[in-house]
Amino acid sequence: SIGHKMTARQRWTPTPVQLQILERIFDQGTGTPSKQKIKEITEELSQHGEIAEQNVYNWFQNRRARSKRKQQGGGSSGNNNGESEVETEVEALNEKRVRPESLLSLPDGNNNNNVLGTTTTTTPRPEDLCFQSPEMSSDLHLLGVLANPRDEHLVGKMGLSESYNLYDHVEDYGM
Amino acid sequence: SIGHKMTARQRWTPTPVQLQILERIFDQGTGTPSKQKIKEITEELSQHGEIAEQNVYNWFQNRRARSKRKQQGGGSSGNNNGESEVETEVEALNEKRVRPESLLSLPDGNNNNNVLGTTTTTTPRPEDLCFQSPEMSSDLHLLGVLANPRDEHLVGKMGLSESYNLYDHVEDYGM
DNA sequence: GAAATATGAATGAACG
DNA sequence: CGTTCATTCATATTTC
Repeated sequence: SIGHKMTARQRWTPTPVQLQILERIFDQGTGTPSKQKIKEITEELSQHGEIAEQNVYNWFQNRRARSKRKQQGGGSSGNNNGESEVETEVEALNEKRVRPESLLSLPDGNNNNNVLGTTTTTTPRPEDLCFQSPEMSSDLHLLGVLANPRDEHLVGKMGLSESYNLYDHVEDYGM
Repeated sequence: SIGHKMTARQRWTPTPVQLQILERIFDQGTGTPSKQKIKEITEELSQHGEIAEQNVYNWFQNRRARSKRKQQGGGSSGNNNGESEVETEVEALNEKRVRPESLLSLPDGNNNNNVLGTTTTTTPRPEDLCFQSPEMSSDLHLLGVLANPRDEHLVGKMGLSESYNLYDHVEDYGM
């Protein structure tokens, strides 16, 4: 029986880089990585933040499970109609909580293509462990240099492309 | 003087009618309805306002989770009655880390990027340039500035010490 | 209007 | 694996 949690408080949160790598691997068609693969991935990701194989495994499981379908299509969570308020405004270009990775939009050349190739003397750096902020699906980028989601007051309303759907992240709600 | 955008609703808010129906169903049902049930409920609720299955699902999840969080230090034993009553509930003991504007306005930030340190002479990894936003309201860092009395749990997280196991039952997560 | 609170939503982890 | 739980984040709402 498992049923034992550690001090169970801290939930692993992927750093932007980790997420990026994970997404990439996921996209590469390599569905569920083998245990060996996981090990390697974990190793690589370790260089960008604290992580364990279990985290990687869970991530892939969740990703796959939740990447089923979007059965939505009808405005999902939007404005409540029925009462007052008829602001059919489509300007709600709130960026969710996008991680400013697009900043360093460098080619995949020396970026991090080989997930398991870098066997240098890289030490896990806690600096990579910055804030946490989940989400950011595969199809999300192209937002300028955004700071933190909460910084909206700060950045105000920069010229974001308002063409992206606010509710396109509505995948399967995991049931 | 920044930040003055009007709020555009982006999150679904149940209409009174919807809420009533939901509450009713919640009270009779055993908790989380199945996918099929959700569909039906959504269908029903759709007549009283814009809604999506995802919303219904979330609602039930939240409802359940929250009703299972009454008081934790009242001396009462497992008084786990979760019915219809979540009004004046003090959802949590965790503080709401408010974000003072002064914090947000940090232009350079004394706590800024010291991410450097190690100059990888061989493999420069731009991804490590994970700069941190002036805000970083997350659960890590910014111990001094944000120093809230409740930030006790903020400093620990998962960083350098591994006195704890991320998972204790993990040996073979089954592949 | 800012702070506090209520609550919808995202997601890592766990269970069967 | 599919589903459910728990935790946390973001935002709508209420209060002062």
